[in-house]
Amino acid sequence: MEAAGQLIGEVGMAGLTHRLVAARAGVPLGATTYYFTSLDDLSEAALRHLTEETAAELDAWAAALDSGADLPATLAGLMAGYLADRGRALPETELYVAAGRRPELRPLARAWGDGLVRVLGAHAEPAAARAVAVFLDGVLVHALVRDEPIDQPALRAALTKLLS
Amino acid sequence: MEAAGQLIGEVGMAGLTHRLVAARAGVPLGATTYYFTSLDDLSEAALRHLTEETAAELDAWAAALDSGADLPATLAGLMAGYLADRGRALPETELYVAAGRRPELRPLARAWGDGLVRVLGAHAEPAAARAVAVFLDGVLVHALVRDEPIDQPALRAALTKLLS
DNA sequence: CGTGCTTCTGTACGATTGTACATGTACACA
DNA sequence: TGTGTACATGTACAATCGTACAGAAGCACG
Repeated sequence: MEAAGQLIGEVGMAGLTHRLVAARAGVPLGATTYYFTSLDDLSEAALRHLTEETAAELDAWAAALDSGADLPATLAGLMAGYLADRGRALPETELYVAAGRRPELRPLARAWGDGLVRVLGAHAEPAAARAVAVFLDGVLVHALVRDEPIDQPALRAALTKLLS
Repeated sequence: MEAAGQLIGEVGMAGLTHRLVAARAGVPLGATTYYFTSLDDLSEAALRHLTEETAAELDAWAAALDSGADLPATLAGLMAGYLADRGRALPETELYVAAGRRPELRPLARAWGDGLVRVLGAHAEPAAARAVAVFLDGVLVHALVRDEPIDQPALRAALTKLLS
């Protein structure tokens, strides 16, 4: 699962093969087909693994946001930190398109946004929290396509408006 | 190009093959390899074709927005109309992830957002226009993963804040 | 009516894929 | 120690892929 998760980031969901995963994990080819019925099973498990990692990160976000500091600024900083590593945005977006075509993946794809809305629930109206989550998804795909993500002041300004 | 564009929406960039495109277009297999050096060439041409279609739609948006009616409401209505057809969001997002991995596709992926910022330039500050474009990208991927897109009033409310 | 040339198409090939499965191995229990 | 059961692996196979390419077909021009 870990190997598959790494590889989804590197070669994408499309490039994921049993052999590639087996080689990365250092196990024989038979192992990947023994533990996972099909390649879809394998990719789903890998995506679930990635989702659990981001869920753990969400706890860190919650802690930072609950610290009481300026909400938009904190959020902008957290998001900038998240995007600092280009490799993060790619698998997340890959999950979105995969979920668009495979309904069984949708709960996974919703996890991040729903989790963020829950965390923000303590500090903002539900509608505003949802708008922020949606906006940050936009920031994610925006960063995918540009050399530089949105600058932090602009991020903070937009978040301030959405949370007002 | 048209056939390939359709197929990207149906089977995704990953499922695109020479044979599939040829069958859909009603041409022999050799034709796709004759006119396009490689499969990457073919997919790029198809994505460029799709981008040109959305560029044409952007003109309609510009007309609606220039009509002087309530900006956030008009924008929310246009976006809701765009998302009414589920098949539209998928290829667009597929382009985003493809561009994330293939830099030569990035100009294509930026076209929609940049175009929207240009159109909004007449009615809003540049920073606000950019924030709106980013937010609407978020709305796009959000719709990909839910059965129902964001409801129009919420959309209008968020856009109002971003444009204030 | 040739004839040279561009346009087009059917077929073939090597490579890679997902998956099945027979075989081997470890290990718990009697 | 013997043995059965669950675990693990190497190999094989059919299918599908991108691409190359020989040759057919159309066509302008002398």
